[in-house]
Amino acid sequence: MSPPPPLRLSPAECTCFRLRGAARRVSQLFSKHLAPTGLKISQFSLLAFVAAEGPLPIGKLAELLSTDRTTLTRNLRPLTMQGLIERAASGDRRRHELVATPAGRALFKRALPLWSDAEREVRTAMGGKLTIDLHGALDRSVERLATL
Amino acid sequence: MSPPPPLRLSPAECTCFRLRGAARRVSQLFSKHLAPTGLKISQFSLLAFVAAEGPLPIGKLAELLSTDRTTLTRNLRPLTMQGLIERAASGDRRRHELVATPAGRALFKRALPLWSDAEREVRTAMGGKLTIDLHGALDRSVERLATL
DNA sequence: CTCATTTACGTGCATATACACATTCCCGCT
DNA sequence: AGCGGGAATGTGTATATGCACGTAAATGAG
Repeated sequence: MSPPPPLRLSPAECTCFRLRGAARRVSQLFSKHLAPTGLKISQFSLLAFVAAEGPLPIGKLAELLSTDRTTLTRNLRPLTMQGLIERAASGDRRRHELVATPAGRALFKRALPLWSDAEREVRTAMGGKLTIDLHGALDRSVERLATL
Repeated sequence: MSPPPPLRLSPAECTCFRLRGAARRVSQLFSKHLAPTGLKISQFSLLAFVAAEGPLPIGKLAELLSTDRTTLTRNLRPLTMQGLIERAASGDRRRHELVATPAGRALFKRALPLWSDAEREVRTAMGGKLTIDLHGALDRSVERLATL
């Protein structure tokens, strides 16, 4: 293991900068596809997890999404306001189980093909190899950085 | 070129979801390192570009950062408020050239080693190969998606 | 049972992000 | 000169993000 090489101190070389830029661009693409449903990509992710993973408390959802718990509290607001997600009581009176309402599940079903279109468009533009490479690199990176 | 394979319709497979998650996590890491300067990573990027690329109008900066122009308008506010960046007049009265103030350049110099620490920590955790892979995949992806 | 601790949350504050729309100004044409 | 289109930017509105701090409820030690 050689010592870390001296960094070329150009902010354009910043890992964080690249990640953020890519995330912004791709987020816009997905949100554009989802526009007919009124959902942004972040809201779609949320709805998808709640609809798929059944009733689950905010804390668990935050882990699944690797989002700050308090961020989630607010991101849920537009969805609960629209009656797509509800908060049910649980045995523990501190917890609120999140569940998708029928309207929420219906909207999710309507949004799914649009998400699929977006994902397909992105993958087609990138090509199979790059898609695999990108996903692999992202997954491994997140794994390696988990302990920091 | 085979036709796009049927997507496994799990939102966890979403390219956008992965990118956003990774970007969030890495952003937090960098911002933590930069905390002693009071800068977040986004502000550091901004300051770095303005300090390095000399006086430049908002529109150009938006291109460099692949950020929405109007986002930049507001992101600049905390920095101008702190006297780190100034808006100078230009020949064209519509444009405002952004320049780093002496205080801005000084703070940037102070922040640079902290950014370097963060970048080194991330690269060390990921290892050389993964770092190269991730950067390569991100760069190529952004390039391929540029036309969409 | 009582109380300190831990757990699961929400809130205040500040920033980041982008779309639709409005504004101001330059430039070329008549 | 005047005007009309395009260029550079700001604003209104809405959402996304996370830290510091506060609250209420479960839990375990005594």
